[in-house]
Amino acid sequence: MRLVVGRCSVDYAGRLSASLAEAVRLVMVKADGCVAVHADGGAYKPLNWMNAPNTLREEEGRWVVTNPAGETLTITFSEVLLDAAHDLGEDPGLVKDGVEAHLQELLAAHPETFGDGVTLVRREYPTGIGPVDLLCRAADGSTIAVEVKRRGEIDGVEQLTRYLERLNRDPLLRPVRGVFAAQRIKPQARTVAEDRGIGCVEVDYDRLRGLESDELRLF
Amino acid sequence: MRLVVGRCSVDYAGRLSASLAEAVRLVMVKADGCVAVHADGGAYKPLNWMNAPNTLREEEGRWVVTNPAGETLTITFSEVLLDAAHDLGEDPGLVKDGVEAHLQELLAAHPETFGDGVTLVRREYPTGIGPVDLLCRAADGSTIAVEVKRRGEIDGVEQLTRYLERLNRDPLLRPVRGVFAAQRIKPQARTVAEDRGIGCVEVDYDRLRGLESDELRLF
DNA sequence: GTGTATATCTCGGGG
DNA sequence: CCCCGAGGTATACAC
Repeated sequence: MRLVVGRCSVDYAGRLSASLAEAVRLVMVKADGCVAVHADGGAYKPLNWMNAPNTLREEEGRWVVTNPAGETLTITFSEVLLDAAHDLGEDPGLVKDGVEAHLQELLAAHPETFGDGVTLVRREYPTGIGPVDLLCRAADGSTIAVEVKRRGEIDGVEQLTRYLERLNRDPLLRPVRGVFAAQRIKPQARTVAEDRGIGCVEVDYDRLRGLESDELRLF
Repeated sequence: MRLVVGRCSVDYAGRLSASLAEAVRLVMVKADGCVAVHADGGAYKPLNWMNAPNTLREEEGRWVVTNPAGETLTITFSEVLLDAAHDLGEDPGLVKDGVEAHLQELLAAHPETFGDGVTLVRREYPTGIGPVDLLCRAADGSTIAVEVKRRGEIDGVEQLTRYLERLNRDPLLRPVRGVFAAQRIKPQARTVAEDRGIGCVEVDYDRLRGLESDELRLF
């Protein structure tokens, strides 16, 4: 990784045009060739950037970065305050816990969350326009389609609505009810869901995970 | 801006849990207090980060970053290879051209894109659940609601569908047809749109901009 | 503050 | 390779 701090102006021409007037900024060049221009604020997002793969041509006080799509980033330096290079090596990578996939996994293991006698048919059940997260069977033989989200917003309800419309065309599944499951469901999403007869379930992630580890302890 | 390159392990606890095993990384601390941990690859997104506002407590070989929501980022250093601070000052900021707002502007100036005799009623026409990008009048007196996107995906069709449902309740506007306009429309979005009787128009941004400058040249 | 829409979104998975 | 969906999305803007 190469770090350059300097006074520069920047121009990007590609999916859009964007330009930066002269100021002092950090230019970061990573080992994979990607380039990012950072100001001293504005969260982690750079002002301007070019993703790998691309080629960096370094002229006198001027860098021209080009990628295979023909986009270009031009950085013109009038002053360089720091120019340091370090070999960081491979990164072992991030380990995450608590994302939607894990929530789906826990709910698949505990379909009774959606009602007494509810059993799992399968996860990622294909509908023709994308897979529905969980397909379950209710005690009365009817089908339940579950959309799982970490945060329940209106998009998730729309997604489930599209799946339900498709699934209800299948005589072997019909009637299919919808359940929208999330750690937290926004009021607007709940209103739209209930308007459409879709059930809403707020899931306690930590409690579910607790159940899981309790069960593991039995073995 | 402070730049630290060093061997470190990192833990984040907040909306999820995420951890990084020990490796050499760049830690960037911006003037606004935000912290980002970068590996030597992977575009501009850091492996781990904390957005401003937050407080950084620096102990012996260990940084603890806390934000008002109670999330914490802990960085434990075993070795420091670089520790440099620079005052970058205020940034004049990015000037952009070619985003959705410009596309909307150009289409507002050229409603004939949507059919002969089509005229603009107004931009950002309020519907009660958000503004529709363009409201137009067709030659036959019927109304056209246009949703403009740079990239036409399914979310945009859903958005337009919600607007159309609202607009068609208004007897002064009814009947309202929908048109989905984008530089490029994804197949799935097109399928859903056409299912619902919504027209799809792919817009050539450069050609429209050309028309615009031709007209300016007449004056 | 919540809600809504945008983004050169980034990133990862599946066909 | 493109398409699609998720994200600790972040960010701006309206109500």
